[in-house]
Amino acid sequence: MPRPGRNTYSDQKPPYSYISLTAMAIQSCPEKMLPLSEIYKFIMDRFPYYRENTQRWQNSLRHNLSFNDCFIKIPRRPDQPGKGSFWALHPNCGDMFENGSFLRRRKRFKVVPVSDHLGPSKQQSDAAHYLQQQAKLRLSALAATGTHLPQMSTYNLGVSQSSTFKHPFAIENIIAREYKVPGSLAFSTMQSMSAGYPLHNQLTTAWPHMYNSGVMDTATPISMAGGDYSAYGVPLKSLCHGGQSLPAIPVPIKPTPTSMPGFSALPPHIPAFLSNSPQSLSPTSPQTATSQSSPATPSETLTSPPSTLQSVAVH
DNA sequence: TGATGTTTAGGAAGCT
DNA sequence: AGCTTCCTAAACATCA
Repeated sequence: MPRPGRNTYSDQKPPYSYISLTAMAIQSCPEKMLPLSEIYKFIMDRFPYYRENTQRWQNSLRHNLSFNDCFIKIPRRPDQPGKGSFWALHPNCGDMFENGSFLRRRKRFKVVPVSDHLGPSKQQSDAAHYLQQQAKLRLSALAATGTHLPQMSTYNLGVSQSSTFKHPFAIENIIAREYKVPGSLAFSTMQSMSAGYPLHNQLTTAWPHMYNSGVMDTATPISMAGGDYSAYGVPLKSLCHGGQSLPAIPVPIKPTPTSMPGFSALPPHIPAFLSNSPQSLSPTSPQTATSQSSPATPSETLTSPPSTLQSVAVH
């Protein structure tokens, strides 16, 4: 294992699992969801080690995406042509890593079949309602902040702002660098992300359907009634049923003082996590550890996931 | 046809 | 020893 430090992982294999690497990639983007190809790019950009033997590790990565319930597949909208789906982290998988460290998972994240818990219809409606609520909150915050859209991904839900410990391997320390999303979505995150606010126009560029379809019309309250799409322009059905049902119960392998079922120790914000150069990856870099102070954002007022939005960790 | 996604299987390593 | 996590390989299906 390489000694932590700058440029540590230039050509050596990073100490992160594929699950961690994938989670990093997904977390690094404002939308918190990436197509497979972008996940590939992210990893190859950050870790030169993975620029070789692509077939091998990419196969493993795809395996992890499909196999692990902590990743959810989000179909593209019909007006979003492209190959493959988007991949996101399960809303309740934030507590998956110990102390937010990507070095080791605290527990395996497993989704419980809905029938094991409550009635499927009840759970589905709760999940859909939950997503709708989050969408409304996003829009409310957007309207309140003008050009900024708060980064209120569900990963942050329920995370105590008082959780100040930032593990050296936590996401914000690992990915603390400027990350230029391949394509049009290059952004300066020291400004937008450090405060938890991806720029609005950046999102409109990347996700025009969210704003142009009326679903994410910033001027009007979101109306999901009769619509099948969530705030991400994602069919709610795809999130609430099928092989990737949202309801799941995160259960820590070991009870931890800071972990509550369904609530994560994942850093509440991923502030300056896009501020470094790709080659300066340093798991122990303290550079972002002190940049966590951000003003109270609407994200802090987010409601907790409904009790039925639960996940389970298989011990 | 290649990329993407799913599933199964086996083995290494670490932990209890 | 048993369990869990992780890695790797491979076969197969689906889709743009």
